[in-house]
Parts: sequence; structure tokens; C-alpha cells
Amino acid sequence: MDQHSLLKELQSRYGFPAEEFPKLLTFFGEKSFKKNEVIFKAGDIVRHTYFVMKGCIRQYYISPEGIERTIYFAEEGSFCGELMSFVHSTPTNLNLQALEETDVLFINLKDWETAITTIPAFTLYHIKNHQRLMAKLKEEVGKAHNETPDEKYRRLISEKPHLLQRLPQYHIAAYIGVTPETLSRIRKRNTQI
Amino acid sequence: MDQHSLLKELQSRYGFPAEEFPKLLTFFGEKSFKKNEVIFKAGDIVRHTYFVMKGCIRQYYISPEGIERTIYFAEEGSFCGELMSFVHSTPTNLNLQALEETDVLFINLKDWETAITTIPAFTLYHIKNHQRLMAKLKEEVGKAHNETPDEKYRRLISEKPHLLQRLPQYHIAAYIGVTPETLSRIRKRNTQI
DNA sequence: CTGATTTCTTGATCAGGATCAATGAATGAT
DNA sequence: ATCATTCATTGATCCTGATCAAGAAATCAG
Repeated sequence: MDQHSLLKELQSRYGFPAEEFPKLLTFFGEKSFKKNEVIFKAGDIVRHTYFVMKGCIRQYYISPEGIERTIYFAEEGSFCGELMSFVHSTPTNLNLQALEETDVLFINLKDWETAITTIPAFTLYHIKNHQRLMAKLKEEVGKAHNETPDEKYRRLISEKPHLLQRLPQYHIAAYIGVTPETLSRIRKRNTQI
Repeated sequence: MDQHSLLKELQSRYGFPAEEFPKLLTFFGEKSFKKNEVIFKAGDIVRHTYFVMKGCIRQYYISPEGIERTIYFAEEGSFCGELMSFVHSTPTNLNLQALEETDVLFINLKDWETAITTIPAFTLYHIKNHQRLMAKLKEEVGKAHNETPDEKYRRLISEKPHLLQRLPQYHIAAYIGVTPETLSRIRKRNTQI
């Protein structure tokens, strides 16, 4: 029988006792978002944390000039949300949007706190995952500054080649930090044969 | 009597029981770094986490082309290190350098794990602080992409005006992500009277 | 205090991304 | 299938940061 993709994620990185999983799962609900549906936007208080079962969600900021800057695409098997706002019930600066018909698991704050305090392996997953994400984000900050758009593009196609098939190019452009026109030219430059 | 700056940091954000502090403090040692001393560099396994008592430390990456990209200046009252490498004893990609004669508290992995498992308030501080830092880093990634150098400069002087007095301009330039020449011109553009 | 080194500024040129505009391709609705 | 809309490409021009080069200012060592 197929393993649940949430259990797979929990186990993949640091191990998670399978016998605890049914208990954890009771805290989550299921939900679907329509293509292009905005899940939350800057100013909202984030009430749920999501785990993507199927589909794709983007996290993005909107600059004072109104430019959308995508920082992350959450695909199948990823958590997605904004813990700061979620945990402290304060307004977020982030926006979330489903880019396809997307099915998620979600958990609210009360259940999250219960899960965190009663399932030690879930706590451990969070702590270790945060260490990993922080290291990644730091690197990302460094690279965001010093990579040229060409380098960012080549890094993206080497790390997540499928994203280019999956998403319209203007989302890729917003992720790399260039205009769609420039991305089109970058692609031309970087395509041999 | 003056409050210890570490206790002040622990209490400032989420509260920390003062009576637990002496116990926590026994896990830390004291150490000084000379001006420009490199604390650890990419490839090293990070053996300590630091708390800055006096002075200033920068965190930076070195790009494949050899360009240094500074992502953070840790001043008095800040933790500084790289948890991913520290906790897992794996090589880091980050570099740390003292920019002034700098006094720190430090803790090794064994003591850190003991502190984390025996002082719940310390655990809580770490979890909550990570949530805060992750949210900040995400924003930073977004801004790193879409802000112009002028905007980055103005944001820096509004958030941390003292850094400009404290540090040579080429460090500020490496933080903003421009050459020292460009920073000099930005400063000219943005100075009235 | 003096000379040497480092840091900062200024100038000129160059490269590449933004913008504006138009056309072509792909997608979606009926 | 057809039409409408959205998305991708291409061209021309403009703007800004990088680079190379030189000189000025500040800092440091003796």
C-alpha cells in the first residue's frame, strides 16, 4: 500500500515513528483550492498551516510599487504557510496563491499546538526542519543578491527543471526577479539546439 | 545592578524566568576575537554558537567567482552562528568574521543539547526565535530581489543608522550587493545638505 | 610627525535589464 | 471549431550598475 505523502515527508528527513502517524493525522483536515485562488494575503492573520497533497502554491510579496516577488513554489509533499503570523496571530506580509487546482491538508493553531506538545516526534521534525530551512534561506539571501539573472535561471532549471513545464513563464520571471521579456531573452541565450 | 545582556535578549522577546538564568549561563564560556579574525569559514564544521557581548561579527558567503556577499551583521546582544552545521556536525557554507575586537559567549554542541533538553524556557526561546528569523529571512529574500540598491541603502540607514558610522563602506556595499564605487555614488545621490 | 597603506571618491566606458510597443502563439470559453 | 483573451517573443531605446583607472582622503605604523 502507498505511503501517505505527509508521513513520507516526516520520515524522509529525520525519521518519524509510523505508529504515531494516525494520531497526528487526526489533527488535519482536507481542503481544495481552485486554480489562481488566493489563500491568504498581506494583512491577513494566517489561521492554517498547509501541506500540499496535489498541485502547487506560490508564496510571494507585493512591493510598495505593486511588483509581485515570488520567493517559493510549494509542490506536492511540502508544507506551506507562514508560521510567524500563524503562531502569534499577527498580520502577515506574505501572500499565498494556488497556481493549479490544489489539494491540501490543513491544521489550525489549536490543533497544531496540541500536536506539537503531545507528539514529540512532530516537535523534533519542526525544530530540525527549521534549522534546515534557515540555512537554506540564508544561502538564498546571499544568492539573491549576487547571482546574475542568467545564473539564477540556470540554477533553477538544474534544481527544479519540471517547474518550467508546470508553470507559466511570468511566474518563473517573478521568481528569478526579472521581467517576462528578460526571461524570454535569457531562455533564448541559454538554449542550445 | 545591570542586567546581563544575554538575559535581556532572552527576556525581551518572549520572557525567560530570571531564576533559570544562572543555570543556563554555566553552559557558556567567554572568548575574544581580534579585529578581522575569521571565526569559521566555508567547509568548516561549526563547533560553537556565539552570543555577542561587545563588538561586531559579519556572516558572509563567498560566491564561485570569489565575491563576498555579507548577509548579516551581528552586533551586541545577538546570537551568531550556523545551527545547521552546528547541530548536525556537517560542513557549513557560511563564513564568520569579527569586524572589531569582539567579546563573545560561546556554547558547544554537547552543552547546547543539555541546555535545550533541561531548560524548557531556552527551548521555547529557540523555537520562537526561529519562527521570527524565518519570517525575516523570507522577507529579506523577497527584498533582495526587488529592491533597487538605492532602496536597500535607504532601508539600511533607517533600520540601522549606526552601522554606517561603525563599519567601513565596503562592508556596507557587500551587504547591499553593489560595488564600493556604486555605494559611494548612492550616498552622494541620497545626501541632502 | 611622516610615510605607507588602505579606503573613498570621481570620471569614462561598457553591458545588460527595464520599458514601451507590436506581433505571434497558446489557451480557454462558447 | 471559432473567437477572445492571455501569454510569449522580438525590436528599439533608455537607464543604471560594473568595470577600469586615477586621484584624494583617511588611517595606521614607526
